[in-house]
Amino acid sequence: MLHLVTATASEPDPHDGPGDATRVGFVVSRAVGNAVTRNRVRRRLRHLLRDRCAGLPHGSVLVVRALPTAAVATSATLARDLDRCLGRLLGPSPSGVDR
RNA sequence: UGAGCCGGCCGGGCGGCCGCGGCGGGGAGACCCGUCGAGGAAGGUCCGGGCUCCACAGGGCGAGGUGGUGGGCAACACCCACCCGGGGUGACCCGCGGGACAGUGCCACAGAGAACAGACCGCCUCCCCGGUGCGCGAGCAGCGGGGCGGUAAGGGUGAAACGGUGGUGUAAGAGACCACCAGCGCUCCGGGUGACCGGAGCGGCUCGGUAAACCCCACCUGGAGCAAGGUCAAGAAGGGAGCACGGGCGACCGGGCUCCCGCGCGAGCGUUCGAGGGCGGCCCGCCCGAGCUCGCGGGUAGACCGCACGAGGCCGUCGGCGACGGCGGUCCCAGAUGGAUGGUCGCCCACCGAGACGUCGCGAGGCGUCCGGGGACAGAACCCGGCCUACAGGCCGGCUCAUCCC
RNA sequence: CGGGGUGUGGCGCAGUUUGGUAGCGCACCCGCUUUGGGAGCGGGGGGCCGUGGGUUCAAAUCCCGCCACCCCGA
Repeated sequence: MLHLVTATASEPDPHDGPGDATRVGFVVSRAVGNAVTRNRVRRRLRHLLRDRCAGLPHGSVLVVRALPTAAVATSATLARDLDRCLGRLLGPSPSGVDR
């Protein structure tokens, strides 16, 4: 599940200075698994997101929330689901804020 | 060879590509180079400390913890050795292991009786009544019923019944007495630092269990936690409810004139009483003492120190049964905070396969090659010492029992 | 980092303080009632008391260690 805030719709963030960098955050709850599996899921998602940051609008803020089935998924499966969600986010939505 | 016991250790390896964090160096900078980068449990957060802040005036009551002895340790509820009890043929294992004559409570059901003992059935002496047999008769034998007593051998209940076995004894019996055994207490001797052990004698013969029920005894314990605590920067807006916001005396003047009486303002001052707090259980006592408590609303959640040299690891040697300690040498070994320590491939190595082929064997099966699968539990957050829990697979050492061979 | 609570038939809860018989409501099954169903009445079945060990003659209850879930404070 993905949440995106693009730079045009977002207010100027007061907490950090250069607000034009694209930022990504991950939410992996305790329902996903123990600390080891939560770390593994987050690290895989981070490496996958690293290659896809260029495709996002400049200054976006993206939140990726991992569901419990991500614990048993392979990296290829995670990449396919991530691309599908990103395509739905960046495709037809006219406004800047979407889920 | 087969069963088994104990202790210690490892926790996949190598390489390619792309990345992350700390430290050091270079550079004006982008960045580059070097180096280090999770665990035996990092886990649960059950104990004990270090460190930091607060308090420190003590006393009493209470609460919590520990519980054989002697050592180890900074300390411990941990560890070592030993003692005692229980289990096992044995190597070994298990034990919250002080006190039940300081007191209180509880012991269901069953059973006569469950805790200063008591007496249901039964056994026995004696007395009374009834009737039978024998006898000419007084009476005797035995039966049934009742009563005053004596008993605790036998019966049965229970987890547990006031020593066990054999004998003497007796109306019947009983540690009433005797022998042996079990247990308790006292004295003495020997061993041990001690818990305790061994032996001898004597005693009354014999007093249940439960303290992981209250309790008693001995010892220990101030509170909070790195979001501790400190420095810097930035920002902010107040308003509401409740309790309290105070009382007495003195200093002014007059009269008797070191004190008392009369009078009036008492902001500040001194003294006394004081809500509340220090004092996170309560009381006495000590100290501070004019604000305290609870909602609503607003602001910040940035940087640095603490913060990585420590009861530190490894090696050797000496002392000790051991836990551990002394000495010498050597090494520096994670430090994030939107939280690094990774992602993805290839080869090898364990391991698995009722997959294929070859080979050995009568056979169960073994070996080799290929193929497929496949890598335990688990992620530091101030730091140590332990405990507990999870863990695929493997390695090493010591020991016991059984069987066979020499 | 610190503190607290819960676990008992299919579901929701008592019983734990002071140890000996596990109980209540709904649900389920059978019978009666009704033309039939519901409601009602009567009867019945079903629980390793989260788990492992210990104390005790005896443990859901007392003690210790784990497991799972929930809540609160900084």
